[in-house]
Amino acid sequence: MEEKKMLEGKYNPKDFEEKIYKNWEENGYFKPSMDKDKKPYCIMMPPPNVTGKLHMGHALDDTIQDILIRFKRMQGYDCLWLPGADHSAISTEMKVVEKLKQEGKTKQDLGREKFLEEAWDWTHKYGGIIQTQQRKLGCSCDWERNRFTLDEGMSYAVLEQFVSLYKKGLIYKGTRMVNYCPSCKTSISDAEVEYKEEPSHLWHIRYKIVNEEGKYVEVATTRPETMLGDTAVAVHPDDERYKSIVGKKCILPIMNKEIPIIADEFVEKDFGTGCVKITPAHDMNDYQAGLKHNLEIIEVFDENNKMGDLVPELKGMDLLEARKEIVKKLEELGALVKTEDYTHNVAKCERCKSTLEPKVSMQWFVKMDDLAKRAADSARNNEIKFVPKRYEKQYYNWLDNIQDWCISRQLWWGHRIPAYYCEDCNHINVSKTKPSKCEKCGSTKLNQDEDTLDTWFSSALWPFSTLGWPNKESEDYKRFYPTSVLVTGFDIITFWVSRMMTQGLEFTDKPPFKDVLIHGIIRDSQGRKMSKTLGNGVDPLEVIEKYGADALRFSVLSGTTMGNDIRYMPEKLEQASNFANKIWNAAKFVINANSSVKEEDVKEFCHKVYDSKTKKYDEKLLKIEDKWILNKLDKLIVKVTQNIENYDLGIAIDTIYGFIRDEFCDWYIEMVKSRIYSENYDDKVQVCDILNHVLGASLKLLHPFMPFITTKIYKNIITYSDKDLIVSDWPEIKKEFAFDKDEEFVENLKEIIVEIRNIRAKMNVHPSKKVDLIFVTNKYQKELEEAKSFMLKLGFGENLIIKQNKEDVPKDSISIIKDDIELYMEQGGLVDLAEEAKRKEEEIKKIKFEIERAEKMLSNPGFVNKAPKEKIDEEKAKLEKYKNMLEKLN
RNA sequence: GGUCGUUUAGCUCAGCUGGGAGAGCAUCUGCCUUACAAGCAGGGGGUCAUAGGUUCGAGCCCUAUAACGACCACCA
Repeated sequence: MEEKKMLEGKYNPKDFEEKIYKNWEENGYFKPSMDKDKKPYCIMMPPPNVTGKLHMGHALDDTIQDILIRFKRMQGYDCLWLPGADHSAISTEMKVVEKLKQEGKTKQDLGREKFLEEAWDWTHKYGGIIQTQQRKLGCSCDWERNRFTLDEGMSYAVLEQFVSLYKKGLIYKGTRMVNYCPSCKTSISDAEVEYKEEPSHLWHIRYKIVNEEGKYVEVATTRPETMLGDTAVAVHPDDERYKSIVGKKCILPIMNKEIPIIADEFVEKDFGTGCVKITPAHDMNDYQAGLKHNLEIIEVFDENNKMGDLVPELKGMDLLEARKEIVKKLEELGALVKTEDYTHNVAKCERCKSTLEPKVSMQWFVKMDDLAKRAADSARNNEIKFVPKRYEKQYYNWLDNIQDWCISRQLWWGHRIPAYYCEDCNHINVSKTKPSKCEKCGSTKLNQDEDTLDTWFSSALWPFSTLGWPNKESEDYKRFYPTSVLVTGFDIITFWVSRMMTQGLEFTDKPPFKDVLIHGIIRDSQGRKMSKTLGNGVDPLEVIEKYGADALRFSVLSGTTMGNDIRYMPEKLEQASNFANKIWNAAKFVINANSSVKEEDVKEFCHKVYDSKTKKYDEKLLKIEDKWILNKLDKLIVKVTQNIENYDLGIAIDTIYGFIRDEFCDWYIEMVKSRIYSENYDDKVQVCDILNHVLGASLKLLHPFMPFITTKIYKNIITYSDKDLIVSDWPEIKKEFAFDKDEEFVENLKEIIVEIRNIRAKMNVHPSKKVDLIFVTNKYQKELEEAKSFMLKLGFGENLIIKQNKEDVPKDSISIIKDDIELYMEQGGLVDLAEEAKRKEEEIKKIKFEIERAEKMLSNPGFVNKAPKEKIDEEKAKLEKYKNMLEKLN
């Protein structure tokens, strides 16, 4: 630690941010103490992609978490913020596949084992970048507890989870229509599907009805190429037009096959012709209908997404080409009635954007009904709280309409499904380790399932697998589970939050967190989503490089509300860095002031002004402006604490901003300058103490938001230099405010000062020119006497005269009346009388308006009867005050 | 189609359980005042989307409408 308490030069975050972070980490401040006397507080960082880079979304998410952790840590909680990374199955696998492709290889060439080696190499090469970046942001997470979803412990947790669910009958293997991405070559969960509107056509095709010469049923389709696999035509049971043909058969053109006409409620009478062709192999609804009506499933395409061999001449053809061919054929057959233009939603792969193909296949599923119900009930019983509350609807909406969760992926990078098939009897052995023999027939010929598990299957365990689960006796698990709050964006409430809830309740009988804090996304300056394709993303690292981490953190929270989107505005960074600079300079002032007194004197004195045992200020020692700022500070502490506890972080930081700038810098420091430059040593010591106290407390309040600059300055404040800010105590919260009256007086005085400044500006008087001021007051005589020094310093009087009664006030002086203070200022003929009369008139008009308003309210029976008593008293007091002022002005 | 959100100063947004419209930026005026020109002091600028309703009183509560946005579902 530096010997001399000094801040030098200009605010330059690059000079100290890195050093400070290193110091925090070396001192082990991020690690929980496991001290039993402290209450635990824990946040699990949503694990980013292991090979990902920090983007603005992370910056926001991490900043919020860091604020909460730092706040609670200062409040004396034993805090754990556990970081980590997700293996991100598809996204990582695709990157590796892409890399291999550039080397002219495919993953099949390499084989599973070699491919996984490549993937691990990739992970080691690009993994950890984000952690370095999170450090730059100032994240105070416990890096020693860093976890990765594919590490040993977490993989074991996944085995436990799978086997346990399987044994309970909650995991099953089944045939199901899933979205299949022909490019990623894997099934995709519903949540990973994006729909995109695309212009297309609606082809109307007629199928001849059997034994009804000249009668047809006309269907409309957007995918004529799938017609080869039609196994029925469906109409709505109540559709009068078609009632007569239900139960009959029609002939599928080209295939020349008889298929039944069935009735089902899912058909929309008003869409198209009201008749729909049923292709169970290639459409979600049709598949359902097929199951219901026991229809044959005929696949039209092969596994490579080319035409199969239903029609030999089309075999191997690309789907879009086949479509043309089929339409041509239908036309020739006279089966094509018409072609309409039509835009419809096409399912796309979220990752690679290629068109998805619904496909019937064998997949593993988790039975969700009971799990989902329990998760929803838990929230309905207020076991968890969503902030903002409105997002719980999204959560319920998902859980109440849940479908079984397809957890198998045809990928290699991930947790391989612990299912072993017996070659001899086909029995499925599910076990954490490879069984030596089949549990049914005893055969040793066992082959493990080739598929891996959905990424979210392991992430769903994140809140407890990171703490050592399934070992429920692990110290971390016992101490920190359930966690305190989950901070995440609204986009993964369904993917992740609800799944963590289902798994948490299933395996630990507890919701994995108490609060769910949902924030919005960061958009670009035009309000567009930041995306790679648009190239409008902002790199947080560049921002930190230019403005510093503190400025970035400030800018993503100032003026925002939880849950609403945030627009990235570069100007906000200017504001943030100007603010940091302001604090820097204010601190420089305070530290310089301290250099003119002896350090021991300040240290000794600081116990005099505020007695921490009796929790009282020594009023006799304090000057009026001291009481004012201390009162303001005490109120600020209460407000900021409440705001953070309510997760109103935007309000909290703006409140601190306002205090430091408007109250502390612009007024208090200006007010006490005369005392700093005076010869009264004892008073100097006192001012220094209060400056230190107010600055120190402000820095504490600000520390969770802007940890670097606050730490840097805090070390250099005499009374606070012994302990690092990050582990210092949160400012004391007072229940009562000792100096409300003094605060009110100074507020009045401030208004008067502003008024004087304005008048002098109109008079074109240079601020350095002194004018005599005469005050008349009964109520605030003592306070005014105390305020004399800073009134003089602020430049408003060569002489400052305080009187109890109006005497010797020059006739043409300018009068200003505020509450119980009257002020007269010699104008010396500088302002023209008409102007002054106008000002006075306006003043009177304003007061009269106020009186009128108050009177109106007080004579309003509704108000008097129904309004709360405090409001009425307030109005009465106002009326009194303004009447008084009016009297004095006349 | 369903659900939810947004609409407040030129721009980006705050505004807690209903009780005199706010911040930052931009703009204008005056200041290089010994912490700070990355600054200081001040000014201008708003029928709080529209129309009704509840209330003594509505930016805030209720209903409807419009525009924009998000999410869910997806109709072939």
